[in-house]
Amino acid sequence: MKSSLGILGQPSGEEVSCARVLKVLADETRLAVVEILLNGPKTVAEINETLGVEPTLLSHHLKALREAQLVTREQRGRYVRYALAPSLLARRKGRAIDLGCCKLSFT
Amino acid sequence: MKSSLGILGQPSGEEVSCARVLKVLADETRLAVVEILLNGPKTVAEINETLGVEPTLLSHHLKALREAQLVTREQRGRYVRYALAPSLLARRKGRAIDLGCCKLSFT
DNA sequence: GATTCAATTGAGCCTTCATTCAAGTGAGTT
DNA sequence: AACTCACTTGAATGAAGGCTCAATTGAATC
Repeated sequence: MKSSLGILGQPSGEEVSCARVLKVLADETRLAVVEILLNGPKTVAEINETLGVEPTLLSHHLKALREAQLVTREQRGRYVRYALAPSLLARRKGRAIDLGCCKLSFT
Repeated sequence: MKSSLGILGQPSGEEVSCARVLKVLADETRLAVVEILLNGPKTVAEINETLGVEPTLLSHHLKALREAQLVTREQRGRYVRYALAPSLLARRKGRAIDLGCCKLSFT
């Protein structure tokens, strides 16, 4: 059997550092995306109703979150729907997300 | 009277974002320093017994933590002693540090 | 199949950041 | 006062990151 994957989708043998996850979350826009997705899956346009940034820029940030295994992407017809990653949802506690090393709370 | 200072030493009028604090903590070395200081105040050399990095580099990281108001510096004879900032210690819970938006736990 | 809408990609630019090196400070020692 | 120890600072370099623009994909609609 393959080794289980950590929160960043890397072999759990390697240390998945807290710092690496924090780096991805240490950005206003990306943190806001995570907060928005706490309310459930959203399309990119829906996410951007709150953020109001360049769609291109948002896409780049979503890619970073995706690569960090923090969100999932699902094509829904002509729209694309993003959601918090299952591993995050499993550890979710109300409006807080438990990353193991770090528990984020949103107000 | 001067306005009170937030966790990053900035006027509390301005929003002190979670992302800005996370940016400072999103670094292996700086995160390790915070973890080490959970065991109490230490001199730079003592901190570096664990880390083993270029003293100059450590000093730069300590400066970043200082400027983020996460640690305090105190001259002790020819040594310099660092400690977690009072605001952090006040919100400390065991081996976890509550930053408001984010609660860091160390194992 | 051409068009439109939704989102993504890649290149380029500029800024920020981590690291190193050389030089400087501050405090105790001789 | 000169010397050493502990640490800091500033400048320089290279790497990483955020942002924008132009071009592209993917899916529905005409």
